Amino acid sequence: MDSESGEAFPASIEAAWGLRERPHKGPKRGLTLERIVSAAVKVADEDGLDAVSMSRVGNELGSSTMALYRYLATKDELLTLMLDAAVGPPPPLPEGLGWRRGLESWATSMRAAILAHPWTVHLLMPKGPPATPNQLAWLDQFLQILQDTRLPASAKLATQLLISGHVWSHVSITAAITLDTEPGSLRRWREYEPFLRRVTGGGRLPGLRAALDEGAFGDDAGAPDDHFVFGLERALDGVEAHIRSLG
Amino acid sequence: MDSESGEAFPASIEAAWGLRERPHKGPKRGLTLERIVSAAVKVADEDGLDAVSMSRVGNELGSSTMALYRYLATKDELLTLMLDAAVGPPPPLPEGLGWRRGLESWATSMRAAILAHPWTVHLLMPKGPPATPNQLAWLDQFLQILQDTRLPASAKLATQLLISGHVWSHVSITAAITLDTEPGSLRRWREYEPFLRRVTGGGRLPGLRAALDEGAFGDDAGAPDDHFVFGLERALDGVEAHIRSLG
DNA sequence: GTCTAGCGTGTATGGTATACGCAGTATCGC
DNA sequence: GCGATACTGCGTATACCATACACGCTAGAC
Repeated sequence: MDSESGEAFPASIEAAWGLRERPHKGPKRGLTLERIVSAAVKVADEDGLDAVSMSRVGNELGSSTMALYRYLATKDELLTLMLDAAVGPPPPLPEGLGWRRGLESWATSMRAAILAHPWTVHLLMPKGPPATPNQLAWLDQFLQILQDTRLPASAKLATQLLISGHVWSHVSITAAITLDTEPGSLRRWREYEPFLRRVTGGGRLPGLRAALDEGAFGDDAGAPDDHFVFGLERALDGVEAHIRSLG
Repeated sequence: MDSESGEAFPASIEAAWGLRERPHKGPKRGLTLERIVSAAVKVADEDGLDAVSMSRVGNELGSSTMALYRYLATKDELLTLMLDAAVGPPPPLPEGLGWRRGLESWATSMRAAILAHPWTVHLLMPKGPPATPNQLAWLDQFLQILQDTRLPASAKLATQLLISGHVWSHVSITAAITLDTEPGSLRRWREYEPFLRRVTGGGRLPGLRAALDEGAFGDDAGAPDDHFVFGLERALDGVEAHIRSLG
């Protein structure tokens, strides 16, 4: 009665919320969504995201490939739930931090949660509205942190967009540098600076060349974490000024 | 002599810079990297990124699948060059804008360039350091815009991280809403608000619930562009305050 | 004129997601 | 108790995919 024809959100996501009533007939189910997802996470942790195939996950569970499709409609659903499980819920916030330190903590925790399973970086591109329990829990915590400010809700969401975008930027680059286990990837970063010198020769790309000459790409350039903190603080400065302007 | 054993960067990228000396022997080449890439872009524009297969691109050019491998070592290289070609170079900046309006313009142009080919969103995850001509041209323009400020080069780079992360956030969500042509995706957004009401029932996720009750997810919520502008302005406010503090 | 590097192509390999049908099982309505 | 039935896990089959490799040919180098 409630929904017209089909479900708007996949059954596997409803199941992740525990909203699915038990089916009553037929044989007992031999697997659990949770077991499937954590097996897939284990595979990704051990052998990378590319190693996660339906048959590999099935084997890992002592089941067949096709058994998984009794729990998931597509592989995409599995990936969505893997991201949700790997990132996990946000750690509880210390009390009385104030919104600014709260958001700092939120962003730092999110960065850490993602980098704890570097393959999650490749799943951050949203395929639809955020709908899984942990993803929404992170969003919820962000909004709670801003609750006592005078920011309207849409500004809170826009702020979340800004901060999470920055986190994404940072983890993407970090993952590209450190996660990449392909041969030659380290060499690529080592030879990056000379490469840039080459392509900025003859007056091309003067802005980039100036940064190079200032040593911004050298070995003694700041750690990527410094870039993360810098951007985060500037963003929060801007938000703070705006909040103040609201009285 | 210059490089020890192999090239750190793929030959196709060197070719994109026009740095490749012509090979002299053998039959004339029937194709061009440029022709291959633009054929692939055409396929992606018409039928989506999933339709871009080596055989499809080969067919599109009247060639065989394997001919492409004389120009590209892997499909990944093709995707990298597709992104570079689709985004294109940054539009020339109006003179005398000042850094703040310059960065606003930069971010807005970048957003527009990405959304002009929505499939590029799925290629924004960096696979290594940015090395293609147009990507570096965007970075260069960003750095040029900040050239007259007292910001040290590493802060300029960190600022670029912040702004481009925000652009990514925004285009990702925009693409997830509008680009998604799968059946049921529109319904999914339509039913998103009721879905959130359901999972925030019983006191769960109170921050999110409050935002819901404030109408932040309703049909009359601000356009996503408003969120983009809000975040961008806050970020620039923070950068501006920091620049001022440098004297 | 011969040599050979580089070209385009056809075929083969090992992988992928997933549609479909089958045989068995456990609960429901009676 | 006893079908009927809905659901289970699984084996097979399909249609892709990227790409390794070997072949015959072409055209510049010597």
